[in-house]
Amino acid sequence: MIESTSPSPRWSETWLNRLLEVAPLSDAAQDAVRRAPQLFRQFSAREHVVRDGVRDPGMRVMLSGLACRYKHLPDGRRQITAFIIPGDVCDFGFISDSPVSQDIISLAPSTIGIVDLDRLATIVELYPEIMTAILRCAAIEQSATQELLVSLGGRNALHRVGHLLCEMHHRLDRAGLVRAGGVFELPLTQSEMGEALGLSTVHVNRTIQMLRRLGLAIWRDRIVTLPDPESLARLCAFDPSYLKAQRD
Amino acid sequence: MIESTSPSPRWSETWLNRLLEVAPLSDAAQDAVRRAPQLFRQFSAREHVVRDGVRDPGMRVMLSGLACRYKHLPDGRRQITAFIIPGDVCDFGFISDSPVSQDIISLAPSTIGIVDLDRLATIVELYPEIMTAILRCAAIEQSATQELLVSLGGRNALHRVGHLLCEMHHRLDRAGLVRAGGVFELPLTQSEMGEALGLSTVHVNRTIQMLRRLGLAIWRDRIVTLPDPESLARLCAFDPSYLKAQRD
DNA sequence: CGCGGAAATTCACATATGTTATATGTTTGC
DNA sequence: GCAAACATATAACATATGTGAATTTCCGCG
Repeated sequence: MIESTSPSPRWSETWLNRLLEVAPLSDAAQDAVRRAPQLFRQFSAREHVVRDGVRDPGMRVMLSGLACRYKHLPDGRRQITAFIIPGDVCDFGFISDSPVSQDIISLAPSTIGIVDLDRLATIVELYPEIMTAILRCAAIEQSATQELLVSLGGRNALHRVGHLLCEMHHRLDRAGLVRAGGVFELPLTQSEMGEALGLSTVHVNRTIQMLRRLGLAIWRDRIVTLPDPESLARLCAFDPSYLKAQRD
Repeated sequence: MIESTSPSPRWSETWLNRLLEVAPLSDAAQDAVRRAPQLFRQFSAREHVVRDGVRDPGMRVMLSGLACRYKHLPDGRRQITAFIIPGDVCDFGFISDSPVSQDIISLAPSTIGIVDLDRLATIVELYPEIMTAILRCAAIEQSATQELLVSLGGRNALHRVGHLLCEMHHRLDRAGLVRAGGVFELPLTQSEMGEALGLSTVHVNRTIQMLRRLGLAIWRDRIVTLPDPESLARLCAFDPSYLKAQRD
């Protein structure tokens, strides 16, 4: 892990854009958001970003890369509870000062911005709209967790995998990380996807090949291609509204 | 549904006790909490408490009875995402002003207290400790959702059912709703339990009888008896720490 | 450039859980 | 107080998914 205090200009926009998606911010507030993170940590793939129990305070914002949150099962397996993409807040425990009892691990080389909590308090007092935006992000995350619950409880393997691909496509697209033709990077192992979806590695593999044979998804070398996202969404009953801040 | 403005004195204590579990409150704040709900709705079993999309503003607090939150599956099935017991806030959408896209339905005759949002804002401004407590409750709920996710993703039927029984036992106990000998009311249908755990009704039934044969749980006529909660907890790797506000 | 280890793939087989059906209580509404 | 609707229980059978192992492909690294 490498630490630095000099941001790349792209990073500050990543988080700002996310907040602007869920709430309008005045120019002054936008500037405050840009300058909020003062510490940056770079992780290589499969490094712990947060280790259970160990909490150094601060709000952590994903700025580049990919990570996931997970819980341990008694027999050593893991259940991944969320994938964290650029723009996401890593965990919202700071809101209620309750540390999350979960590990966060990077899946690809990643950058995380850290906002000191006192600094955040000051900013938020000055621009309460920022707090509103953050709370909306928290609500969306809760909503995504519940949708994953629906997948595990009510969808078969094909729909689970397809639905997750739709979700990643949708989220990465909004973050500007999908290239033309529905092509995006998903630096995930099939085994890791299984850990999120409650499926064995072997069955994830079978399912992916089924999707490939259906012409709905191609996944090779960490690159996913969705030639026809609408069809896939229809097949899996993917409705992205759960990822939006649903105001009036 | 019957509406009234005259509370039973027990009701106000239910919610107050919950908040006191997660954060200390001054006497004045406690009094404010007691007087916060001004409208009370009584539902009979299987009535909609909140219907998707329909949102009349206000924070809803469960004061007696049992309810659940659920999402619809495309084929008409439902995925229950949470059980709501006395003391629980029905949904935390009001925090970020994003209405939850879920239905809430009563499973037994229930009372719900409604706190007007303007009134809540006033109270919370006067006693910020109350907002802290509410946010901690929200964090606990998120944590419970994730634990259910772990169940669906990583536990077999026996452990899923056992774990849920442990959780309900634990939560109801803290609400003072467990009688001596580990006896408590669980006015749930086996089919409804299946809708929460991603199991068919038939298999829930099989599993319950297995638990009965093991002498770990008896469930008859909406009454659950856990003769040896510790053994059951051990079997299912139930660790209640995820239900606590984990401050230092 | 080639080596070593990790992913991906494939196969045969095991099994937990789903499905359909029927019988038997048990509420509930009229 | 009856009848309809619902909840539980049980059985036989179907199947989606898991397991263990072997093979191949890929990728980072020296």
